[in-house]
Amino acid sequence: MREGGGDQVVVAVVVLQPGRDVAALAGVSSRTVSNVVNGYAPVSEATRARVQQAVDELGYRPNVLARNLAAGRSGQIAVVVPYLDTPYFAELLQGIIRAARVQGYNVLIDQTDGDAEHEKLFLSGGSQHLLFDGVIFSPLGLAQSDLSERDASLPLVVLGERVSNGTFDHIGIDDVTASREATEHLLGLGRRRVAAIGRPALPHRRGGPAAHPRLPFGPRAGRHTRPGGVRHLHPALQPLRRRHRHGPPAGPRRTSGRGLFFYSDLVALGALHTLASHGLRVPEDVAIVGYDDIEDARYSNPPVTTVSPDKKLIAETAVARLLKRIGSSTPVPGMEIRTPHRLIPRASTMGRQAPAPGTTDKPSAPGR
Amino acid sequence: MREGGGDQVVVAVVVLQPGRDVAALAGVSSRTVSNVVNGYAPVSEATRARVQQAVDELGYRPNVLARNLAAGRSGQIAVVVPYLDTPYFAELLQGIIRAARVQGYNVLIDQTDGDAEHEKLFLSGGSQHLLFDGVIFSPLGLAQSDLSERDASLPLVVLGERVSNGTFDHIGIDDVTASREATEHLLGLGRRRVAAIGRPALPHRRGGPAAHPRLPFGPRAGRHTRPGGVRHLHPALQPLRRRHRHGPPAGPRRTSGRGLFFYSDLVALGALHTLASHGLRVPEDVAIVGYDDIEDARYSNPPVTTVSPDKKLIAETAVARLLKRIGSSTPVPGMEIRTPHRLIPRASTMGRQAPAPGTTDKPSAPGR
DNA sequence: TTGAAAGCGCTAACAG
DNA sequence: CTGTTAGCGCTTTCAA
Repeated sequence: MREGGGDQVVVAVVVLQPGRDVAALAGVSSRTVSNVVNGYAPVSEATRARVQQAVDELGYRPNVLARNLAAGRSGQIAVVVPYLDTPYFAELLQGIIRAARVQGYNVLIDQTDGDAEHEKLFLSGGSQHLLFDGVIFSPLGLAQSDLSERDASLPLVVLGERVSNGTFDHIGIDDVTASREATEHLLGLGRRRVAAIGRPALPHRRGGPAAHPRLPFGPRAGRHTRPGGVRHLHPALQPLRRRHRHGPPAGPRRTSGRGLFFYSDLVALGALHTLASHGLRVPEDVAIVGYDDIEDARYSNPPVTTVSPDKKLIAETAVARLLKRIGSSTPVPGMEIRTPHRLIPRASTMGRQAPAPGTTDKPSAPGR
Repeated sequence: MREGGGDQVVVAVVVLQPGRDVAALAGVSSRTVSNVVNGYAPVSEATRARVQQAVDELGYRPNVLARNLAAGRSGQIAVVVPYLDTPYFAELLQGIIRAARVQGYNVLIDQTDGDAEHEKLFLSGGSQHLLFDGVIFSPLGLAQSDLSERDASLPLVVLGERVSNGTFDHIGIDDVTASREATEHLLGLGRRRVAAIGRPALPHRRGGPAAHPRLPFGPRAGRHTRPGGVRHLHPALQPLRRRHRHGPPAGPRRTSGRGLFFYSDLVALGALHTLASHGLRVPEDVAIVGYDDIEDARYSNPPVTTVSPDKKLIAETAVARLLKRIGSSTPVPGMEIRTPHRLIPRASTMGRQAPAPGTTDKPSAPGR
């Protein structure tokens, strides 16, 4: 096949500058390649096809790092939560990641353990300057005042119990109303002595006890955990036992008419466990209401009546608002956004008459 | 103070090229600034101090995007799991993020929903070429064969049930042994009829039934969820009821001597819920063993005996191995890594004699 | 030990 | 509609 012993030309395609190679192969400039790859408008169908073919042929994939530098944006958002292994945050995160991906954004996760210093880092964009274009932030240790001293140029959406100062959006359910509904549910079922455990400050100040003079608020539970529910149930058990302190010292106690509202399903589940080990029946002896509507509380024994926020909506709203901020060249005024919630009655307050999960109880997030 | 009405020099520090400004202020080149900021060796103590002062003065923070492009690495790793709201993955993720942060790496999260196509994307580095330096991957939908056809240049660590093909590391517990221990635990407690539910293939083939001829493997549970436990318990309930099918049709049934091993705590918890709603007692009527040692299973009613992998160790090992791969210029041979596990007996098999969590039961991850 | 300068690969003015 | 070109801000080779 070879003619003579002559020259043999070996064509080695060395990909040094991928973008340029594609441009060369397609016979266009790198500018046009960029336009095609990014789907920008002004490219004729003919050139687009030619460039696309060159892209496929060379297996060209644009270098995201270079793109980020040139564009001055990272295409990433950070989500900062206190604890990842808390079901509420895990479920929220799932929604955020889905929503962000749809918009072409990647999600960086960080976990602060509720440490105020760690949380503060993010208000200034962290040491990772420009690594993310915005932050969805669920503070725990941080004071409200810290939120005011932040670098306002970093797009921010705050989740949870804080309040916007006008430089960021805040999204959450109306927890005062929710707390009241929870205690009213208990009172409405005829429970005469009702305690709220986990976050006394808020309902205490804003319309809790006024409406329910019999509501002795329990200790703040700190981080909301199952072990926390075990630990913090003891103070709550005191009033439950008061009427019986002269009764028989051993054996299961009858303490009907009591109700406990926990500001977290997780704490409620810990409490459930403790109550069971003390031989107290739920709801016969003590009725229980939780908060968050995590899946665990749907399948516990008994299932726990709970305040259910629309987590999917919170996640989607948070992403939408953050991207709006990121995309806007002028400062977007901070909004206070209230998302809906509802009280889901289950066996922990209703007894057997409550529908069992897996039969008629619809999950609040249909996709799961 | 001013002499005459003469010139007044207004010095406006316009930060156009941050790095250069620092260099100018410190009277050095940008090269030296880079060395100081990155802690590279050859800088005299005097210049280092001078540069550092300039950095502080100007509030200089290097642009991560530019650094990434120049350095050709992103300083990020991706963690790809099927579901974020599954407690096992949430707990694992927490460990991975902590370990990665210590090494200066950020963590990108993605969730595949177990979709094989979505999972495959990551084996080729995804559309996000160069956005992450390596991947920790927990496949679900993907076949073992797909793992062999991947782009071997992307550093990869696989978690779970797959096997390494030599181009990546695989980390997991010895699930054959663990499954055997779980069923032996049940048999050792005198349970005569034992069923395993959730992942029949593996123990079936490799030493399961051979050792325990009475072990009828149940259906594969698909995604491991609590609702799954509810759904898939029905087939398992058939043999449980067989002996009683001529008995009284209503009321709680006595079915002592039965044991169920679930290849996931989550499924076990769903099953627990169903058993309770059927009036079956655990462990008196049915003993339950789960898998994963998620926190829920420590606080359920009753707490669930489970196979406990060392999740913290898995997370740390995964990060360590991945960074080793990322840092190595030559290909690192793929390793099969077995991490330890242990069976934790709880009330779901032991009854009241088992220690209750929150009293003597130590959490397997002390930091939580 | 430090300076000068050449990229990293892409984006986006600014022409044409 | 498309080509030319100047950066994005840092790292790093090569000299000094």
